[in-house]
Amino acid sequence: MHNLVDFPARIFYIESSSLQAARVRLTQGEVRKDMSAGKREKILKAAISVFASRGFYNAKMEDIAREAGVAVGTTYLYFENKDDLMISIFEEEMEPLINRMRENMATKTTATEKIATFIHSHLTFVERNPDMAHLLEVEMRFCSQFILGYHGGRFKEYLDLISAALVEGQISGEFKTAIHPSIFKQILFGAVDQIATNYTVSKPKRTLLSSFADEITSVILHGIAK
Amino acid sequence: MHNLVDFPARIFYIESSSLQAARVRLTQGEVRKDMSAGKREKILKAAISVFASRGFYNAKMEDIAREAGVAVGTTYLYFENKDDLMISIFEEEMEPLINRMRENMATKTTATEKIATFIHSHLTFVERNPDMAHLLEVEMRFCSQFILGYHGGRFKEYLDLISAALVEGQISGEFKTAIHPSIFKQILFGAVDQIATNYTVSKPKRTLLSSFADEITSVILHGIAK
DNA sequence: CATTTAAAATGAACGCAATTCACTTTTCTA
DNA sequence: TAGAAAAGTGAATTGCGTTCATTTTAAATG
Repeated sequence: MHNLVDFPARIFYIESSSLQAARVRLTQGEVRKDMSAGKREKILKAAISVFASRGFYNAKMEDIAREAGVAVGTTYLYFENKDDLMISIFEEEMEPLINRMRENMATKTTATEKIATFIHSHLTFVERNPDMAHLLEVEMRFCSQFILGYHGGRFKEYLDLISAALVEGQISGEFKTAIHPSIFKQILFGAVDQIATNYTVSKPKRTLLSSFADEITSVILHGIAK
Repeated sequence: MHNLVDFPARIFYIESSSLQAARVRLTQGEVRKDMSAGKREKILKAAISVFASRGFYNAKMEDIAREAGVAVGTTYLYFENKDDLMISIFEEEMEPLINRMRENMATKTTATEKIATFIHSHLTFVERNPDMAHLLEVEMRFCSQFILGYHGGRFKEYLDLISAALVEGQISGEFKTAIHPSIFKQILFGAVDQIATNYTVSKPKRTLLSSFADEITSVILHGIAK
């Protein structure tokens, strides 16, 4: 436990700077931009598919390269290594998710509605993007020192949508003021994520995931006590 | 997403039967029992320590063997492979945790107190067993198809302590009857686990984890709405 | 258009670490 | 105490991530 830091921390710092490097290399060539971007995208999409179906641990770089229609070595021109590929998926696929969530929440006027929207939108996303959901929820946990640690930019951004809504509701008088935003955002995200993960992992998907949204919202808003 | 099953499912079924095999091999020799059990235990403890400090992915079987004071090959006499070692840790270390939790909850009379106890005890365990907590929360997620899927015996047992308390409270009239136990157990566990994981991963542990227990309990029982 | 130069792409070769197995040591049995 | 069986060993095997010398493709130059 002493050096939790050692495993991903070191690796991932190098990796995230390498992500920059890859992008720089990309934008340097003026005309190649399109072609390179296309190839990078192809590899990234291939990786999402292969990681989701075989799992990060069992996925071979060769599989990803074949799926993307390139040579193994080519993947290393766009991504530092297997870890960086995973991190890049997270960083780049998370952005549209956050943006859409922010927009969805912005359409609502009350904080209560915003909280309800977060829950419903998250579950709907998981329902519609099973591959990405599986990666974000399951495969990615192993590098959670990076994602969950205080450095994880995108993830924190996502959680902060929750705490912002809470604070808004506390100011407007909708919510109790005693609740600490940084605790609450974890309670809510944890609850929703657990249900989503369980759904993602379970094989016979009998009910629609988003149908649980109201029940979660109710517990969060009003509790279970009579 | 099509074949989530492929990755761990296949492997882990073999593995869990191999766990049996190892145990059989163990109990066959009458007098060797102690010695073998001791060695198995040594390897298991070494693995917990090494996995926790370096991470499953970066931990070498050689490190574990050295830490346990045996040859690399010996580890393969007691465990099928690296994965099985991890699974065995989960299966075997989870049992005392579940038992202690069950006992703690049994000392309380009202369902409300039982829920509060679950939250507090879980956080206290994480606080006191950082190595195991780190494994259960972070390193182990990567094999969550096994743990979270409907086959995961021990984990389900743990969650069922929550749903049992909920049902008890619904019968006694403490809790609303509209809440579905199998949803609620996930909401509560997810919330507590998210906070615990975040704590485990964060480096400067400024406050005591168990100090969050009351706030979580309050949100779960009474919600955030005024 | 031919030629030079640079960028991209390739896949065989390298190295590390999980796993195996032929062999040694220890323990049990008679 | 001899012989058999069980445990234990670590060098050899194997698989896979990563590298790099080479080839292919594209851009620049005259």
